[in-house]
Amino acid sequence: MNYQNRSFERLTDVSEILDRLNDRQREAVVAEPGPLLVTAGAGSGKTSVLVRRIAWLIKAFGVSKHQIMAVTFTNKAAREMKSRVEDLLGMNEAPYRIGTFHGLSNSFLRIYHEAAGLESDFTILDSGDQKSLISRLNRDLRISVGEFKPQQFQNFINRSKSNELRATALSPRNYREQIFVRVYEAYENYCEANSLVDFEELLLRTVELLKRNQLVREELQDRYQHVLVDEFQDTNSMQLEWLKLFCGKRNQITAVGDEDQSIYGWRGALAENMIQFEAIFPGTRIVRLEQNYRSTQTILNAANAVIQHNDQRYSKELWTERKKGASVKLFNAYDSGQEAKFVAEVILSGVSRSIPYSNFAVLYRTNAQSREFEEVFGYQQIPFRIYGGLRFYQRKEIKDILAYLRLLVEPNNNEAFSRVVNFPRRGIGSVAQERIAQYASSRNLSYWQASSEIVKDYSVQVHFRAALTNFLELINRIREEGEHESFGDVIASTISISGVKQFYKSRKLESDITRIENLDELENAAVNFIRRSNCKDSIESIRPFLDTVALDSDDKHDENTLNAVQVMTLHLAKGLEFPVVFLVGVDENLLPHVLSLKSDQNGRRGADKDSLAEERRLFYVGMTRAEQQLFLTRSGIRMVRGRMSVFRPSRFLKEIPRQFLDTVPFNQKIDSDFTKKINPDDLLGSTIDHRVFGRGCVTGLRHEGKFPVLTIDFDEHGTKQVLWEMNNFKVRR
DNA sequence: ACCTGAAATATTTTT
DNA sequence: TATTTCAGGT
Repeated sequence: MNYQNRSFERLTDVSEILDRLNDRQREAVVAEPGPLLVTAGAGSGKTSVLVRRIAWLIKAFGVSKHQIMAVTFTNKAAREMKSRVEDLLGMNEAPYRIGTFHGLSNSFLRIYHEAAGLESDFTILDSGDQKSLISRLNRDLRISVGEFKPQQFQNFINRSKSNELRATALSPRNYREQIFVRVYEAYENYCEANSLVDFEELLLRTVELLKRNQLVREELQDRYQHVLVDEFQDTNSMQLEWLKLFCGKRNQITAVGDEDQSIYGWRGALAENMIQFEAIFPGTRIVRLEQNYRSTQTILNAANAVIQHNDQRYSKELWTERKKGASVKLFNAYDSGQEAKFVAEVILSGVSRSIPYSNFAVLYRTNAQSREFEEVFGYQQIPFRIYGGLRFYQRKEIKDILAYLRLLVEPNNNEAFSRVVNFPRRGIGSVAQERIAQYASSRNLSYWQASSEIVKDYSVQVHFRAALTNFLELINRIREEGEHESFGDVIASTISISGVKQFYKSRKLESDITRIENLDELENAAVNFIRRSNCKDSIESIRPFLDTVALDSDDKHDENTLNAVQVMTLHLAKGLEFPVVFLVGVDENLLPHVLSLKSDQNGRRGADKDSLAEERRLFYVGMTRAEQQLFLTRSGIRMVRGRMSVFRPSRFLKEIPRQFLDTVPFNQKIDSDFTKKINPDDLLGSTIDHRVFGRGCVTGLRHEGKFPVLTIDFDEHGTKQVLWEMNNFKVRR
């Protein structure tokens, strides 16, 4: 147990882990194993700390990489953490168990499926699947859509599950609750019978497994002696339970989070978990990271002032060694069109000074606000990329192909069967499908098995039999051909043989062109999957592929290389940073949003004060995304649901002290510091950070035609000639 | 099976 | 205003 000595022995090897860390960060990285809470303000290098702590545990404390589990919320964060640990320690030295709550739960449930009461090949339902399943069950239960919407049931079920409540544990007190519990029960039974597991279920099953099965619990607690969590403020009660169960009595947990960036309270996240951490894990050491490496002091001052209006937080104040910077700018537009035009103008004026489009971000509260910006940017030919909206793997055409794939390996999967049996149309309509279902349930067969029998039954209509035979043969044919094909080709032939591609080609709609592109993209994704994973390049990889796809809806990866203005909601912006940020729609009733100002009708959460505080945090998150310049814009008039409405300035604006905020006069072109071009000629002799090669010193400069070329001595990559690409450089103090 | 028009609905969404 | 969903007619 004497870690100190071991660390001393190895210290020389490992000192680079602590390179370029400030005192607080270092304190967190080297803290003795035990409960550690790092309250990490925006831009304070929390990921660095987490990554280096993992490295430190391994190198200094001699912990095996197999004994470490690191948990994140997004696959993106998990991937980043993994690759950064690998950068630090070398390929294959990173812990294997770095993943999301859901991804890790899934892995454990596959391993311990029997103890968890699951089939080994259970299918993961995404939220879309879940919703359509509930709708279907409601139809069977004769629940009228007028009275209750599927969405309500979905919320109810997920909320119950995340409170660790099964349907049997609920006792309805009135008619309304009776209906809800009945649907929940039916849903659970159906999932159980068909080996379906939704997102919440992944976590709940894991929690139940660890609670009930001592053997498994001890085995896992023994294996993962060190647990690390990112974005701890976003954990809900079940996720906390999950963590506690893995930690066991050892309590060697490192949690990193920022209660000021808790913006998912409406989904059950409990920022209180941060506050209660000490009480839950006795002997907690708390380290506060307050030095910010992202924004100017002015932006931080403004943001600090705003967030100070919230209580229930560890008081912390971000500071930076960076320069003061330009004041925060406020633009009061007459209407939302003008608001968008202002943003476009500022961007264009920046671009004319060779600032790349990708340095700008437009952040808003609601997706509906994107429209104006799309229009103006389109008109002004400003390249932009909107994040959010329907995810790649949620699109109909993609889900259809995935269902075909599933049917290839699991013919008895009724979900997949129903989805594709009549798409594209093959004359097996609702009547025919009803008949299959009847036949199946009366004989306790799957739809596939039922169909195989119906086909041989000569008392059944010829048309029906022929259509069904065709379908069965189609699936068999894809499977047979797939036996000798590469995985990519399996996907390709599924797309073509199924007739899905032909279907979209035959129609001449605008949207069908994108659909076909998406299908092609799916082929690429399949090829990439084989390259990135260590799965076989054959039809056998369908299962792991479907699993990955269900849990990792990540869109195309290296979009950030694209030179376009980044447009997204405040929620999606968390964790990102941009040189110039436009936080738009800073109006009362929009930010804070109306619906957060009064308690909502479902009785979900009535605490106005809590939700107002969350809106404020949202505003704070937006502000702290900005590195150099922050613009706040608002508009007196905007269209809401087809009606013109008048808007007053957001109350949050008053919370920004005057000296940090300047109002941009109407119709006056802004001309501020941020648009100053970083001139390559001024860089000679200075230290820079390169996006790819890291730190280096500029030792030479020459011009090749239009392009400046810098000679740079990199710390880790030797001397290189590098083309001046503004995007790739940051100047160090 | 497919089309059509009325009706309902519109905050945020890591998995 | 824009989009989706559903009932009802053909």
